[in-house]
Amino acid sequence: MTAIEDNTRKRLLDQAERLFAEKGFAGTSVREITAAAECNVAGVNYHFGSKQNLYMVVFQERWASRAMRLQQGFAAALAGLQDPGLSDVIAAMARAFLEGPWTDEERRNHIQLMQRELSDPGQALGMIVENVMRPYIREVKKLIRPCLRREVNDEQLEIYILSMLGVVLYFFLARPAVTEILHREYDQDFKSDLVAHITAFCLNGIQALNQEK
Amino acid sequence: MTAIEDNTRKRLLDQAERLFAEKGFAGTSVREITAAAECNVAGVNYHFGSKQNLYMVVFQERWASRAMRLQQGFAAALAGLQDPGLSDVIAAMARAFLEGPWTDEERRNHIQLMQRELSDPGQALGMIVENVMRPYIREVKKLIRPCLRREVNDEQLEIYILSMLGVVLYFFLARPAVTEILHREYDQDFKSDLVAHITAFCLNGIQALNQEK
DNA sequence: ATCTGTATAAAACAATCGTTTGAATGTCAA
DNA sequence: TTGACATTCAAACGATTGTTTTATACAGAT
Repeated sequence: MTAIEDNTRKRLLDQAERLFAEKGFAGTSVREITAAAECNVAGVNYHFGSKQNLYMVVFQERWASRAMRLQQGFAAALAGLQDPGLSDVIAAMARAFLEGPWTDEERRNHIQLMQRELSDPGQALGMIVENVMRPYIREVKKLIRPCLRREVNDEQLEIYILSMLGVVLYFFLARPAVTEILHREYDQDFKSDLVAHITAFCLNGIQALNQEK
Repeated sequence: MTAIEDNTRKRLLDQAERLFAEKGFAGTSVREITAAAECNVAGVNYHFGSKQNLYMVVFQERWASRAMRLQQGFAAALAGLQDPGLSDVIAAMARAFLEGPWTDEERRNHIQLMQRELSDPGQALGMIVENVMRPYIREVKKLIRPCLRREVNDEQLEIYILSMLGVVLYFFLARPAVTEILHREYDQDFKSDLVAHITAFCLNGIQALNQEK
């Protein structure tokens, strides 16, 4: 296979990513993927060895690189400011997830893939935690540490960062339910409302760290 | 079948609930359920008609009643106070989920079942939203409305309640990842830390509603 | 033109899926 | 004891699962 012309492999990755995100690993059949990619059933095993390995390649070649882009977007949003405050960091967090330069589908796929692996740990969880989440948390920690009392310890801070992440991810995860409860689609309007809400909620939330307990 | 003696049906429900929660609908096979319940494969179809229907019965007979108990626990915690403040309501919310009179496994099953239905809508989502989430949100709304500025509209308030729910549920959903990141098991110690954290975080978070935008 | 290696396709593989069948149970009433 | 009913069982159903095999098509090099 040369880089450009082998588009069967690419189509398989495209459709596998979409279907794994939408329906999970167990909920997606190889024939469903190959039908969507318009190629033969054997394609999966020829190009990826097995369904399980295709799943891993989706994370390695697609998910990981997007996670890196996301983190870069987050860092870039803060690069201009020489002394970013809490609200800057949190707004950048929310925007990186909700307003990055991606299509809506790309965003959903990304978060749902992560989501599924977080709750049903498979082979990819280790990579997600060690290569993406931990470095990300470390960076956020470094950024907001100067805004907090010195008494705040690392674990407290980490739990708060996980909570903020939780709020963001949850509005993706529970999207069908949220839509039905609020009677609002996830259009541009609602998403900017969400960014504003999440920023306000988390910004106030994390201030709890600056109050004595 | 009479109420008491028919324990094949009960065992099937027990194991189905556990396995559906742990591995999802697609990830669980009928033979896995019947093996765990120590009965014949035909038991599922005899007692419940189909695998799909067994899934629904799990929600109707198990999940729904537990959701009701959870809501009662929440209401009971506030019944004593004649004028509950924001912190009372939020603490009661967190405790109802994290410290109810359930086993740890029961709690996990409950939240994971809900979780899966929220992100992969099946036939049970409608019931969850209409019979449980919407009434619950309505009640919380009524409770904390007196603590807020009059300008706050219903939708704003609903989004905030969803966010608080999100934080609570997320610490269950991402439990494997949280454990690995923080190096802490979900023991009694950690759970009371979590209740304290969630209460503080959400309490401060919702105060954003009382600030002018 | 022939050889070589890669990529796709059709067909079949054994295994497992959810479900159904029909016989073997046990129970209680007549 | 007989008959009726509910429950459980072993066995098999056809369909679908992930994977493998075999054959075909096509590229570039010799």
